[in-house]
Amino acid sequence: MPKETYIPCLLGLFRQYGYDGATLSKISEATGLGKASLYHHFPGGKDEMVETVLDYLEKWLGENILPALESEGDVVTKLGQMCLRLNELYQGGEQPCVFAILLSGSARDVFHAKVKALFRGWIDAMANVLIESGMDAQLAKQRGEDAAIAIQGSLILSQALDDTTLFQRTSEQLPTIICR
Amino acid sequence: MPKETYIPCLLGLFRQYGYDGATLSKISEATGLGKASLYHHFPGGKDEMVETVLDYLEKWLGENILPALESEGDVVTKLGQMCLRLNELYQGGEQPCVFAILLSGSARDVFHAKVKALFRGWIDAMANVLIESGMDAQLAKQRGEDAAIAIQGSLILSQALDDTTLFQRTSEQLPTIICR
DNA sequence: ATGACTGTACCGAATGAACGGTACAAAAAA
DNA sequence: TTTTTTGTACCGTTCATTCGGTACAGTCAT
Repeated sequence: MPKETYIPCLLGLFRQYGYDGATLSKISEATGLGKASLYHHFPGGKDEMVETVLDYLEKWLGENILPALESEGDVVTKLGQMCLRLNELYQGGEQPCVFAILLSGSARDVFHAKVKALFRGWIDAMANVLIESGMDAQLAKQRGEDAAIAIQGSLILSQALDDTTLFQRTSEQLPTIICR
Repeated sequence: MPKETYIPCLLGLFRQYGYDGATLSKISEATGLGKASLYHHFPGGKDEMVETVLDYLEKWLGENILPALESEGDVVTKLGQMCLRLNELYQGGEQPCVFAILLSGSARDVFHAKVKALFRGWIDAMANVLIESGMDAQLAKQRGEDAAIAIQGSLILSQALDDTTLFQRTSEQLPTIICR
């Protein structure tokens, strides 16, 4: 089996336990692979596993989020398409954001640059939609940031309060937040 | 020295490294106390340290955030007072929220209930301000949640993008978000 | 006032378990 | 046969935790 097979499993583990909490024992158990097999597929160890997951997500964002924002239609339609994809990514708000998770613990120093770039890419894409619709560039950038803030915040609170409707509602209100 | 002395230090460590990343070696080094001494003050180990920090923060919220929301003045003034306090708590957006940090890793199962209660208390307090100003109760609850979402999200993105102005700006826009 | 006792604060060294990671040979697939 | 994959047994390190014990300030009874 190619190592790509295990990406969803790894993603789930890093989301649930974080970098420090996702031990090789847990990874071995969850993937069904022995340690030797894990190191065969990922010679770089845990870091390479995270790297692989991040690369996969970068690709996924490029194939799902960005096209949604470039689809035909008005701003509200585009944002709606994006939220449909985000809803898959975060499983309706049940799963936390692995990028946010990787911002703390031993992972921070290693992956911060990549996480930062991914966030910037997403925000810029949202800002571009607003600019194309005639919004001032500086304001569009802020509104893109506000959208990301709303999504990330709603994920935190969905986790904290065990209530995915917070993520759902924020998704629906995103046009209101952005175009106010 | 009483164990309360070490709370700020412990808070800093758990914020920076998370529960799993904040090892006893790090805690020992940061507090200047030997591991054995740590167990003298906190017989329950790391869990008791986190518990102590959470208890301290619960008290701090009760003495700072809630009074700010009950101060005299209109809604905007009250929210402004609260944001002043939050600015201290999060050091202008430089520090992440320890409650959010504790939502992942091995800590989750142990502290989730307490974190949930703390978030609910904060949100309810904000909602009450809105209700007193005449807002419909159900809408007020949602707007309280939206405020918490905005604060938490802005902290995440301040961390991710190395830009505390996101937290600052969100703080200033909080009345706009809540009373829109 | 003095010596015996007590409680609090602290620490160095050690514990077993678990950590991330490796060596190597058997086995399975090509 | 050759290459890829895997299980087993291990490595040194670090983990949370505990043990045995010191230092010292207070509190006694004498």
